[in-house]
Amino acid sequence: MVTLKELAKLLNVSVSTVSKALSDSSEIGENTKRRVTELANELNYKPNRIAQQLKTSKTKVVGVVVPSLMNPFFAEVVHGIETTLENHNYDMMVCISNESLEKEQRSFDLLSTGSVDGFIVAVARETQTNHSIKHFENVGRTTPIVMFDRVLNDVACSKVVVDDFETVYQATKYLIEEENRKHLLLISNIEELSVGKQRIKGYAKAIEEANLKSSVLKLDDEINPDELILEHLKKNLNIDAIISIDHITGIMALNMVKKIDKKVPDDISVIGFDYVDSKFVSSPKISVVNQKGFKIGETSAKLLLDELNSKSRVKHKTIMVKSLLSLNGTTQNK
Amino acid sequence: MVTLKELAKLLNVSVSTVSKALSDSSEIGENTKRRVTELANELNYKPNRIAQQLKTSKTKVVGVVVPSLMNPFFAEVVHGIETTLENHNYDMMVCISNESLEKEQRSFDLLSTGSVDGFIVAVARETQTNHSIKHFENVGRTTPIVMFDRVLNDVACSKVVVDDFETVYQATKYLIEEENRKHLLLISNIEELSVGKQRIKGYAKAIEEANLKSSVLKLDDEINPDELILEHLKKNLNIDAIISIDHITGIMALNMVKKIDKKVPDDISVIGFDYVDSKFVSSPKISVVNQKGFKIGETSAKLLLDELNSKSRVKHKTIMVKSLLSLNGTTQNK
DNA sequence: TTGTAGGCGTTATCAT
DNA sequence: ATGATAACGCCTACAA
Repeated sequence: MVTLKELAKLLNVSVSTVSKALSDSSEIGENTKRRVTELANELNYKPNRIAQQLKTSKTKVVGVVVPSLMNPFFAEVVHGIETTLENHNYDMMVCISNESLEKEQRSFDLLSTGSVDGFIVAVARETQTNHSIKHFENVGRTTPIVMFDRVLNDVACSKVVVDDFETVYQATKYLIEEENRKHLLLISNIEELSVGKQRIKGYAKAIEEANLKSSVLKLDDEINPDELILEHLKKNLNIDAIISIDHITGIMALNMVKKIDKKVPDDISVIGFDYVDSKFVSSPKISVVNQKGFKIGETSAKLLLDELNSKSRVKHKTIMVKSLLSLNGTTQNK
Repeated sequence: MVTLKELAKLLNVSVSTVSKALSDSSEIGENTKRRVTELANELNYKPNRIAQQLKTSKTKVVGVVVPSLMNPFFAEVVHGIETTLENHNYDMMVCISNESLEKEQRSFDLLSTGSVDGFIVAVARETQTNHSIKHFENVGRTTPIVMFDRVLNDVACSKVVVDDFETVYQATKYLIEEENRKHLLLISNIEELSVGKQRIKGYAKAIEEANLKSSVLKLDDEINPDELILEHLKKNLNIDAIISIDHITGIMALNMVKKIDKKVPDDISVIGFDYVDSKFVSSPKISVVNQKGFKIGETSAKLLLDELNSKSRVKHKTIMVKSLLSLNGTTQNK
């Protein structure tokens, strides 16, 4: 590994001269600067980040902890984060909590020990159901944290959330008013998550306003969610609309609707949440609520960078990213 | 940040005593050890990884560089890597090359400077078409690299590949022999990648053996691949099978087949590559070739860990992971 | 059994 | 304009 010391020896100058020359300090003569930079390039010198970090106690790395990368929403958010950090010369370390509290804690332990300057996190399912917030509080004392999507209200930190309530409220209202649906079923496998609760509330409000009957099918932790959906559909043949509030059950519903010989969207409307690029979803086109993962990642990263780069303690912000409602092909930005 | 120094001061012993006590050195008396560990726990002392790294020049971090996380195959591989590293107490830093040579180089630059002990990489598209390998060679001199899926033959390092040739050969043969297909179209948007070439060869061999006519539709860099597919289908109405060798065009083909009023799989068989969990793909069920991303990630990580933990220079290995062929619902492990 | 000293590569301060 | 020195936090001979 080429070090400042080596360069110094080869050039017969001191280490500090080399260091200053490379950082283009005004104290160093043009001549020396040229000699130094030339040799540095030639030998392909790269400053040792670890030593730099030790010295400055800044790592220029952001820790990202997400429940899973197999969920396309999170993959998209991470992509948004990455792009933003890249533009500001930061790196990221991604850790996967796998929805487990313990792995989330370990990730924070690991990363918080000098490895990263700040965190961006979507809270694991288990963490959210257990209300375990100690690891966030400990770390948060010294290191900025930004939470997105899966958010813990009791933790004092910046947050980026989706307007879950409003989005599902609007979508439900649309089905009722524009498509004249009367028997709307909501299905979900994220009932116990903060986002899930908000979304269900949005549904409930629209239903109530229209004086209809609420009907919610919760599929958390079920082994065979599709079976349950099918059963439910068979028992309730009057259902004319299905609203899925996660990224999976909507697709399942689509398949099950076909099994009972009904047509989408003629007999039953189906709305799903954020399943990959709708271009790649097989027809019949499911209506999709796009959570704009990229935007959320971007926003989270910017928020964190702000906190990192302002010396004065910034006040924590909560930013709401508006969802993009895409119903029946028409994309309407609210 | 709690440091050894602080602990030492509070306990009125020297820094080295504390250090040794915490690493359970035999040189330190039981009494002192207890006092030290108790205080350390109380103050929640965590060794500063950065300082450790500076000293040992080991980071216990693996750099993972992938073209994208929005491709579910890569997401799955990363998941496999993560799980394996986790079990061996390693961390990972994921960087996204975005299929760009320049970003890939930058990622390697960044990470290779003291941040990681080794690399796992799937080569960016641009890198593979340009045959740019200098950044791999430079890094490879001092740091082990494992390539997976997208592989560069000219780079001397360990590799994990899929049996692309064999898989597509078998799939094509299946369509010909079991489903009596005569006009098999292969579509691809990864024609210029190593994996794409292998897959096309597998197709070609099966076609040749059956004395059929080869028909390949290349969609690299096309703006409207689905349009092209549709056009091609309209012009060649005798096509009775479509083999997509990437994770996107298969779905597109499905949609386009419907537009020309044919039925899958009655009129036309469709086989795609590795599109997420097939459970979640809308019917009609597309036959899917599962690349077993998790296994590939696992294998890559193990290979790298082997190299990292053996002092003697290990010889580079190339491991082939067999694909799982899943045709018409029946999953057949070859 | 414990402590001292030196060094990993860098940067910042102070002296020349 | 350049150089010497100390310090970041940790580890480890070696000395006491």
